[in-house]
Amino acid sequence: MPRPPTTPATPLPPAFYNRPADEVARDLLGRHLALDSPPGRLVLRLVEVEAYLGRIDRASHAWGGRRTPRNESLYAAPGHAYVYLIYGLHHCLNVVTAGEAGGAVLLRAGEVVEGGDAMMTNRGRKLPLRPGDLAGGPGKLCQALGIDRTLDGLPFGTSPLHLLHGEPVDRRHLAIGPRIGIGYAEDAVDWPLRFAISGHSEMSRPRLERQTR
DNA sequence: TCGACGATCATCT
DNA sequence: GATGATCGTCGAG
Repeated sequence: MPRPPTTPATPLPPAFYNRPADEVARDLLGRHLALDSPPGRLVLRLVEVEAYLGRIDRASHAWGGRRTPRNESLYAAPGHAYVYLIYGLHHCLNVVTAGEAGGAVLLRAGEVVEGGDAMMTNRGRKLPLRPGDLAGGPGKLCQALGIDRTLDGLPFGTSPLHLLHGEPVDRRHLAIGPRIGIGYAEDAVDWPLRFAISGHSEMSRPRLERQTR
């Protein structure tokens, strides 16, 4: 049977998630994150992500094999969502991957593809928005899409959540650096597991630029 | 049962 | 660039 044509709106196949977190993270840039919500489909193009390597990674919620009711979804099959609350205020959305147990990719920032008005309403902001105000940060991204713990543990593709092919990023535009807000993570502090589209205006701070090599 | 802390954000200077 | 907000979660006792 012929394969369906691959368009930006084609779902990513299960095998996409069945790889180590750093590999999936890099490959997620430029892909489309979609949520089917009452006002319609909301779509963001991912411009910044971070990989968390599970039990071997001090910055990961699964470090040392930690397993609690809160992070149970980290141990779900690759391709499931892990949503948690940070600082008692903000939600963060992760995609579970393969590799070390508890490996996942944090979705940090995206640019609007579809549903910008609804996202602005979700964010409670009025025009004009400055670059990065709508979904330039993991908490903002979740607020724009209306994501909370009710989506924790759901599989991408067969729930309201979808990851689509989008427009993969040329390696020349790939920026790599250390992750944000994990100063406590000792040996893992400097691991280059933050990936972004070089110079993109929706990137969260501090900005990350392409390595010159 | 309680204390400490955090994969952040908005606001102010 | 600095700081306060704000509360779920976890580990210690």
